[in-house]
Amino acid sequence: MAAESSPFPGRRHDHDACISEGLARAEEICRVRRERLTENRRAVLELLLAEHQPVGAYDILERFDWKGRRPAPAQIYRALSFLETLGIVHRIASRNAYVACSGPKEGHGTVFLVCAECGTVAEPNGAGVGRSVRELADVSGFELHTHTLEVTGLCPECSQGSGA
Amino acid sequence: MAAESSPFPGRRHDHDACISEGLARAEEICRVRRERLTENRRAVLELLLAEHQPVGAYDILERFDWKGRRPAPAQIYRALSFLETLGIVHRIASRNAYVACSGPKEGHGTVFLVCAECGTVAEPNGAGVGRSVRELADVSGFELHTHTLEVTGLCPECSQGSGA
DNA sequence: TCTCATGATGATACATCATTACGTTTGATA
DNA sequence: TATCAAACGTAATGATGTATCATCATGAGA
Repeated sequence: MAAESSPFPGRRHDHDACISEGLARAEEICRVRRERLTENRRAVLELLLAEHQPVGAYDILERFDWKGRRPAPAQIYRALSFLETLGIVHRIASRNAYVACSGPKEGHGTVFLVCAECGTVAEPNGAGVGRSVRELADVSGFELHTHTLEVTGLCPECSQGSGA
Repeated sequence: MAAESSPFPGRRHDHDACISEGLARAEEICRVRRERLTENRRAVLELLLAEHQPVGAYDILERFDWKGRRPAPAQIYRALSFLETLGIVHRIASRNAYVACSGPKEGHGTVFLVCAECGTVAEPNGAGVGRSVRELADVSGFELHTHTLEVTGLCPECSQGSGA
């Protein structure tokens, strides 16, 4: 099967590594850009890295047990938009939710495979799609800025369980 | 220039034709599916056809002057979701807004070119992109159901004005 | 024509998602 | 340490989307 090159994390991947790599990457980007990965921002990122699923802003809020306080929505949104500018968190528009991205890959931040069953999100290399989009824009006389592709279906794990 | 094959409507297209064709298409689909294009649904569709831009549900509400009444949000959303099932209205998730689609094309309902300047939305033939997406899903072991691609940039008219 | 099942409507309330405003705190640096 | 911009804390509000339920319209069949 094709799942060997699958961008999906799989049931028994090293999840702690996901988290610590994600944090390390965020720190590195902040260092380079002379930005601050404050406690808030770090906490939100950590929470998102602990999932491979899109999480709503208010879900983040609820799970947020930070020094016994619960921050206001604005706080979460501020952290989210900061992390988005860093390129390590993306908004999944079709779900009004946010994911921390899994790795610094090419064509990254533009294609999301969202499992309708378990909600897991993968960010495959979108280079091929990117080419098609550029061609399409070209033919249409459209000056391309950005694009986001959200694909719905079943991830390898879930499609095994149900149909195939 | 490439604008001849552009899916964008252009300034002086026959807009009345857009509207009447859209309505006729809706009626035909309803006839086939034994559904009813009620006054409400028709009115919402007509309002959307009168634009080539995504319109928010609450904007529709405000522009809605129907027998001197103003319907409740639910009414608009009901009409919208009905029209979505018909496949003649699509939600632009990145804008929380809705467009009536311009024509019954192949690969339709999956690719939207959204002009950041004037807001005009075009639905180009997404066959090429569709192929890339299928390939990508295949390689990823992902069982593809649906996909929506929202591309942001400048339409031919606006990119002439600004840069090119 | 009557009755019944189904689906659409009208209206109120509520749930969810996101931003604005403003005063205070914090951290970098001159 | 004086200063300034960025980030925070908090409250309020705006924007988007659903749930519920009584009522009304439509079409099928007795």
